[in-house]
This record gives sequence, structure tokens and C-alpha cells, in this order.
Amino acid sequence: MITRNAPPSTQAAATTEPCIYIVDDDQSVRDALSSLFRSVGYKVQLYGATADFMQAKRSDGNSCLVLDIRLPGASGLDLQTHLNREQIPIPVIFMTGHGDIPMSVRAMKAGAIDFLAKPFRDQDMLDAVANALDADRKRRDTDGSMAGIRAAFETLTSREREIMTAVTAGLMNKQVAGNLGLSEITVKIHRASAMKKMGCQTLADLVRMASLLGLDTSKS
Amino acid sequence: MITRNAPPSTQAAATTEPCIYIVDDDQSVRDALSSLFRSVGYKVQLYGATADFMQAKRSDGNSCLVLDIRLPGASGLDLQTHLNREQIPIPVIFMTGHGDIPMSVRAMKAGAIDFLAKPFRDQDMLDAVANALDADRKRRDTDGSMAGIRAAFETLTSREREIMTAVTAGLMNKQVAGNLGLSEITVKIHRASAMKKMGCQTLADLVRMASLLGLDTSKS
DNA sequence: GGAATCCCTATACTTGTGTATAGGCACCGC
DNA sequence: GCGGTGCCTATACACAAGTATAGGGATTCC
Repeated sequence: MITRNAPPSTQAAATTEPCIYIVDDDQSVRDALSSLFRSVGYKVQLYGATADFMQAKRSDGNSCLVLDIRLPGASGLDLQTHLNREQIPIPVIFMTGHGDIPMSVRAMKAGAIDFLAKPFRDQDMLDAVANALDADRKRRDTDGSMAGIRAAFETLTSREREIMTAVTAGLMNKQVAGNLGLSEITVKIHRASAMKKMGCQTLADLVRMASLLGLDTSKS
Repeated sequence: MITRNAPPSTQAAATTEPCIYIVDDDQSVRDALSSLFRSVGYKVQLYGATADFMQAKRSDGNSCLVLDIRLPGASGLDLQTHLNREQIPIPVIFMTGHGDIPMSVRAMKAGAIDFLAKPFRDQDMLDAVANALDADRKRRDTDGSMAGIRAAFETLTSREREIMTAVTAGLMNKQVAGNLGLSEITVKIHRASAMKKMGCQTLADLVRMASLLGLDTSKS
């Protein structure tokens, strides 16, 4: 795990109980799932249609989505497509009463965590949700540190970014200076400044961050 | 992409046509698929049972596996489990005449590329195979460079590995020397030797390789 | 026994890097 | 106008890293 040092810690604790979002047009299903999830300590949010879910402002805690396929208006698969397009990374568990294999395969290929055919056993749903929440937690962890690194990188000036890129590609200060038409000392200054802003002490750390940021490593 | 320099190039060209392995107990299905795949330029290998496929020695070119679920003896899912356990990374496309949703979900969760219900359109199968071969190619690319890096790392002496690990974690030569109870010059020698054996010129490259190798970066 | 390999060390020198101090120029916002 | 910031440069020094040369001791394999 890559961690930086000083920068403002924007990572709040937020260790509340996980929240399960349920989208199903059948009231009795919503109620049943709601009581099931509450019984094991999850919070729940209920929606009767995809539109309701999309409009609702969701908290940003550990969560997942339990989604019926067949819904009035936009279907569950439509909602999944929308979430993917908008890069909303909430794990999705599908359930269906009248699904078929192509439907389940499409959902899984689109990244669903699980796909349960009704009727399912409570335990199967709880297992699926546990997996989903776990995946969500893991994603949050990595996303969190990535966000920190990206934020730090944003604070660099364009010159500093150029030089960080070149330096982490393995070029020497003098080479960077030559490529950019600068003097070596200028490179050193920007380099030191970039290191400080990125919150790292060693070149090795900077290289790892550059790697995570996907900076171009092709030496010019 | 991380590439090293000198080391013996064990990567043969192997730019032959892709090979599709077909496992189905129905002769007519095998024949139909065989002619379908041949018609678009793929090689095919046919098997009537999972055991036949497992015993056969497969070439190491670009390939994928088209697998029936219901088979005499070990089922298609069993074979998939076996391949996963043995870390044989061939992409799998399932097909089934009597499958159900849980079966397809299990297969997809276990990493199948696609899952087609019979009867399927030829084009769907060809699309699935194209995706599978593409995934296989990508995996081969990354696996190839990883294998090279790992092989290079294998040639390092234990001391060189220790020192490479410490250096890529960001420690200075003198710190490494202190930690390992060596003199600084010794560290320099091993460090230079490691760089040479790993086929890289800069610390940045070495750090990226260490990263790919999963070397411990926790500074001691 | 001899060759090879690994491990360790030393001296000496070159080059690369980090940092401090000091300054100039351009732009922007108040 | 003035302060802040980004960008550029210079000198000077301390320290880190890379390399060459030259050893010694241990092990293993033939």
C-alpha cells in the first residue's frame, strides 16, 4: 500500500453500519428484505423504481445495491448500465423471478456481484450481500489512497508535472533539463518541490505514485 | 509496459492461427462447431469428455476453450474448477442445453468469459470466441513480460535480492548497509549487480519491477 | 588441487543529487 | 502599487551513488 505523509487528511472515519439499497416494485419483497437485512444490523433504503433510486441522494458509506431485474420504467439492467456509464461503483446484486440465462450472463459480464433467482434462501442473499459489502470496502480502500495521490498531483504546477514524469521515467536531471530546454538547477528545484507536494521522501516512492497515476514512462 | 533489455529472449514469435478447444459429448455439436471455427480460420481440437481434454497436451499458442456444461464423468464446471485450481489460465466459454441461472452465475463468477444457452446463433459464438482469444492475448502479453522479470529475479543471489528489496523501498545505501550489517561499498556492488541482472539502467525501472514482483516496500 | 561463485571489504575518483542563498521576470488579484 | 506565485537562473557546498581496481575467505564441483 502506498501512503503519503503530511497532506490534509480528508479521510473521515465513517465507521457506521453498512447500508443496503433495495430496488423492487413489489412492496412485500421490499418489506421482507428490509426486515432480513435489519435483523443482521444493516441499514436499508427502499425504492419502488429505478428512477427513485437515481434521484435519491445516497450517503457515501459502505453499501451495496439489491436490484430486481423487471421493474416499471427503466429495468434493473438499465440501471446497471447507467451506473457503469456514470462510474458509480456500487456493487450490484440482481434478483429475478422471471429471468433467463442470457440476462444473468449479461448482468454478470457487466460486473454484477451476484444474480439470484427467486425464490432464494435468505442465507444466499445474506452471503451475496456480505460479499458485495466486502468488495465495496476493498474498493473504497484503494480508491481512498488513489484519491489522495491524485489530489496531491493536482496541486503540482504544469512544470512540476512535466519534471515528475520525466524523472520517474528514469531520466537524470541533466537529461530532463536538456529535453525541456532548462538548466539543471531549475529541474532540481521543481523536482524537490514536486517531491514535497506529493508528500514523499524518496525517488522510489515518487516512482510508485507515478506508476499508479499512469504517467508516461516512455523515455524520450 | 515494463521491458527489460539484454536477457536471453525466450519469447518465440509463435504467430500461428489461434486454436479453439472444444469439449462436448455430442458428435454433431463437435462437428458443427469445428466447421464453424475452421471457416473463419481457427484451428480446432475436439474432445468428447473432460478427461480427454485434461490428458491431451495442448500447444501454448493463443487459444480458448468451448465447453459443454453437461458431460459424462466430470462436468464442465468441474473442469473449470480444476483449471482454476491448477492455474491454467485458458479462457472458457460455456454452452448448455439444459442449464439454469445458478449454473450460469456460478460459471461467470468462476471467471468464464461467456455462457451461451443452446441453441445459439453462430455469430454469438464467434463473438464470444473473439473476446476470449483477445483476453487470452492480453494475458499472454502481460504474463510474458512478468515471466521475464521473474526469471531475471531468479538469477539474483539472495544478497542481491535483499538489497534490491531494500533499495527499491527507498532506503539509502548506507541505511541498507546498516540494516544488514554490511559496509556501504558492498551494498553498492550488489546493487549494481542486481541492476545489471535485472536488465535495467535506472532506479526507476528497478522500482517498477520490484512493484510488479510484489517486493515488500515497508521500510524497516 | 584448481576453477567458479558468492560474499565481503578497501581506496580512490567521478558523477549525480539535494539544499541553501540570492536574484530576475511575468502575471494576477486586491 | 504591491504581495503572492510561478518560473527561471546562478554559485557553492554536502552528500549519495556509480565505477574501477585490488584484494581475502568460503563453498562447491570437477
